[in-house]
Amino acid sequence: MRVTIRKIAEIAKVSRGTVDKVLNNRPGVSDEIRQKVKEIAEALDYKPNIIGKALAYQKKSVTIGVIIPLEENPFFEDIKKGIDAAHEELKDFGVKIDYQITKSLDAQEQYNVIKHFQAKGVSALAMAVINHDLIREAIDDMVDSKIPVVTFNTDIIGSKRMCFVGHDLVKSGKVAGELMGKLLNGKGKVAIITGSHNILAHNQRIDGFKKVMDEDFSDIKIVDIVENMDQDSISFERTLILLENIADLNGIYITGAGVSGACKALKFLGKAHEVKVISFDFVPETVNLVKEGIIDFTIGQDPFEQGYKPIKILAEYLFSGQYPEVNHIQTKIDIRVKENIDI
Amino acid sequence: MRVTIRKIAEIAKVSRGTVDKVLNNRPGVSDEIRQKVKEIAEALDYKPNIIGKALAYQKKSVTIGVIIPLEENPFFEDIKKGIDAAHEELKDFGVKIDYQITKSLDAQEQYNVIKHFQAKGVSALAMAVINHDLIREAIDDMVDSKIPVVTFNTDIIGSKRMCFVGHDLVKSGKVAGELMGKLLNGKGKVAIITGSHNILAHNQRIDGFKKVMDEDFSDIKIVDIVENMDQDSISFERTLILLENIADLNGIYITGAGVSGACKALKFLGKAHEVKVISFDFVPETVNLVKEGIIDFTIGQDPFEQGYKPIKILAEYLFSGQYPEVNHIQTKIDIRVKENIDI
DNA sequence: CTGAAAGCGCTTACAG
DNA sequence: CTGAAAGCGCTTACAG
Repeated sequence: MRVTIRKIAEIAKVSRGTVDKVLNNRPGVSDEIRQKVKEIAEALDYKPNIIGKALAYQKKSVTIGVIIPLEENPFFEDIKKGIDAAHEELKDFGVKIDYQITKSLDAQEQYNVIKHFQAKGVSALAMAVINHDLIREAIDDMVDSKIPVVTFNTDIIGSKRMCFVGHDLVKSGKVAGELMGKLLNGKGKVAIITGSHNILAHNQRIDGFKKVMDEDFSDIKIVDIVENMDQDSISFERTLILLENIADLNGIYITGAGVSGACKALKFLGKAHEVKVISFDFVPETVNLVKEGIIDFTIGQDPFEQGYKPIKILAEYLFSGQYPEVNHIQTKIDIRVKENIDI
Repeated sequence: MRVTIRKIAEIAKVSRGTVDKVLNNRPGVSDEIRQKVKEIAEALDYKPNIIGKALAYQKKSVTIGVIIPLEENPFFEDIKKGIDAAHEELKDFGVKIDYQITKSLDAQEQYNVIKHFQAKGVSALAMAVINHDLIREAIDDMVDSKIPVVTFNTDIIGSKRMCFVGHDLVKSGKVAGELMGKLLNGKGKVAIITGSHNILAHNQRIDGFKKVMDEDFSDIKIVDIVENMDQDSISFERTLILLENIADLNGIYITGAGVSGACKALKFLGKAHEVKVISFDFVPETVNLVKEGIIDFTIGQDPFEQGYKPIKILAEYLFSGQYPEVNHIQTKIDIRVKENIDI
């Protein structure tokens, strides 16, 4: 049998309540007894039984606030599945989830939601964060008042958040670069279609890609970088122009959204299959284009895990005070082709 | 608050013990009361609280037997990590793991281990199974005596096992085929190096590969299929001969072990990088060869999950009688290249 | 500062 | 067949 609080109490000749106070650093115990109990627990290698804790905690209940932007974004559906799965596992531990979906990517709106949660008194917060000073301050304020915050999908630099769950974006750009190199057998002309030069994630994906091209595929030239503002209509137009200007283009690397717009341009000019395409994520249009063989590779970031893990980490902390081992938990760089897109 | 056994007892005007008997189909309750309690539970949508159950179960303890072949196989290290992770999560529920490592791939030995577990009285069994009649009978016998069995990594057909956790091997062969097609840009000569024509897994990986070649890459010819008996020395020799016979070979597809032997032959003849290579799994030699750029793609089968999931499924069943939703849980077909081999 | 008691939801001998 | 009581490991008012 494992060591229990009862056994420690017997040995120390105090009550179980007293042992509990010591082990959880609660006040109201003399230093002498505190010391003694600690030593015994140490010597016996006491580990609290989480089931016992959980049952006692049922009287309370713990709410984790979740902030997700833009309801319509299908990418966040998978994140939500991960959150719901974690919630299901933790339900019997009295964990509740309070979703707040922001309508914009506006820092002020996200700030207001954080403050709303703070006023309401959630026990912890998980959020796809906007990298803005206002938000950084709000997060630090939460953390200072003992409410842990975990970010997922997008991170905020220099804040007191507990950890971040998401891609190493530079690395995923490198993977894209390597795949492009293999597709072109090391030579040819490639264009990059990016969402916006103002979006950190897109720039990091470009940086990684370029790095691999420089180091490993010096015969592949990056001939153009086009912004599509993550919009299919703009993406279509500009890809069209791109393809007309550079008739012998061999590959297109798309860092963000607007994937189907770009592919439409390829189809329109009869260059689908001929020009290789690499994209990110698994939105339905992208999945279909992979199935059609127009997109060669799409690189996923394990959105399920990005939802699942933050909730588990926060629950672990709330129940046993344990911090995650690293402060950036990297989700898989998940390469998909036609034959494994559905698994 | 959720509905508890206590609330049902109050409403039905019986004791909590009686409610417990009814809800768990234990004997010793009159039909009349049984009926009444069931109706109330139904009406209130009662769901047992797993924490309460778990705490009560602490008095007992549940042992899950695990059978893994061949200790030295590094592939099983990752499976073991998955098992250990699941065990860690379930420890406080009183779950214990009893490992038995078989020294051979002999059906008789595995049979003896199953019988050993049966005599010892484990509560459930997870195993990487040998597809043999003797084993099938032993498994069915276990299941008939209410001991659930989950298979992982390799399956046994037509048995009463609860479910299988592992790759769809034909599908993973298809993925390999698609990748080879992309590497060769749809044309060239490819050879297959397989472990043995007697191993079902290898044959299925060949079938999937061939199917994709036939359907999508008719300009790629499969020029030879070589057996290496999963051994590096044989693999080296026969790959050498292969490369000498077919001077303009463009790609090698390796279905099983002996990967480093084959690559050694490529290096020896100065054909590394020139001839494309696709392999399976992440044994250390393979990982290094991917990093060197000699293997272009290696396809993983998520060994961690193959260990983790069976234990979770069995625990779920033991604690709440729930069966998994499907009887083949497919693990990821996990494509790796140099840049994401370490994640 | 310290301890005795009640309670979280469920199970299990045991007495009637 | 049925119920009262004790117990799983931990926490929390409350009394002293």
